[in-house]
Amino acid sequence: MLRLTKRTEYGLIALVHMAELAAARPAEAEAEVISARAIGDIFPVPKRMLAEALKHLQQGGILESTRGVRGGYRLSRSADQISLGEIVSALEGPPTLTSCAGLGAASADGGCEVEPVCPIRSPLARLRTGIWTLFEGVTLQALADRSADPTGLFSATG
Amino acid sequence: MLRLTKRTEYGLIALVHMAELAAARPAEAEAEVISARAIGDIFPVPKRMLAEALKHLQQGGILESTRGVRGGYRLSRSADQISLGEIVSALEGPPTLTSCAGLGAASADGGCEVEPVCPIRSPLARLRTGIWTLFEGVTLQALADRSADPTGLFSATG
DNA sequence: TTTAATCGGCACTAGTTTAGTGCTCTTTTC
DNA sequence: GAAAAGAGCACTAAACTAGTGCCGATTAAA
Ligand code: SF4
Ligand code: SF4
Repeated sequence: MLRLTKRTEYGLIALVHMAELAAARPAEAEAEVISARAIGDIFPVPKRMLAEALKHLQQGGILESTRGVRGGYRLSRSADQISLGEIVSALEGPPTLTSCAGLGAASADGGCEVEPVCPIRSPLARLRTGIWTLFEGVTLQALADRSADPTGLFSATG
Repeated sequence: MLRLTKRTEYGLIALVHMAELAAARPAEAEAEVISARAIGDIFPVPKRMLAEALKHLQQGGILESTRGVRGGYRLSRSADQISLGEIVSALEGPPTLTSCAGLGAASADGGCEVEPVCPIRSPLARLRTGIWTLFEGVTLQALADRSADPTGLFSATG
């Protein structure tokens, strides 16, 4: 029912934390890496799940990883260059809203029977685009700035 | 992953169909009832699931039901007075986005451990409001009018 | 060179949710 | 009274989610 997974929440928590760390540092300084363990020590989340989320974020190109001792993760870009859409997409795939989101493959893998006569497919696809636009418009920077309105819907700053 | 349930889709299909029926009728005429069976004969959806969806819509005050032979359902209001938010809310509950949506009860039933230090709760709550606003702004009328943009985001008609 | 920290990948279990069905009861028209 | 229709309850199977285990690869440090 329109809910993010826990993995996504954990990933977001880590990202916001990293964004806050970056904000407390001079802009010129290269961001230092922080290990999954370190993040897990700060927030009471299952460390292993957190690591899973971070891995996905690395695969999605949002985090860069360094292995070995003293290794860890860091943001691949500045926080205002990372959209929530990217993050969610990396962690749990793009939002589908309907079952027939991957429209091309839907008919191939015996998708929805209703599709040929479905009266809601097209409108919902547009609505999905609207939601997606909302997600794309929210930056990690905005999420980390707790006092701000991340959606830009209720303030004039959008 | 941000997907509507099948029950919701079936309910929406039925509602859009009813809205289209209503649109093809003079505004003064009282809407006639249509049975779950009749709708199920038109769209290739599991009839039983469809009935389940219609039941929920009746309980949510979106549909009025008439029992007995010649019975069925009809919209309780005109299609432009019914928002997608209401519909989704009736069919699968309000969107939560995070696990700590029912914030009051969350701490009581041993909710999320992260809550006291969660850096994403408040921003995501606002984002949820944004999504909800989007859903509230889409009327059944707009959904049924297939050529229109239901979100009002991409046209000047919003 | 050994050790330990760290990321990376695969697989697995248990719980929850979703999709769908079955059956019975009540209401209402014919 | 028979048949059509909604209302309620309960149930099963499949899918997804949350969380864990294990081990290999990489790298800085001792
Ligand atoms: S075709 Fe219609 S019913 Fe089928 S998955 Fe798409 S939106 Fe849902
Ligand atoms: S408190 Fe934070 S981590 Fe916990 S459910 Fe809410 S948003 Fe998710």
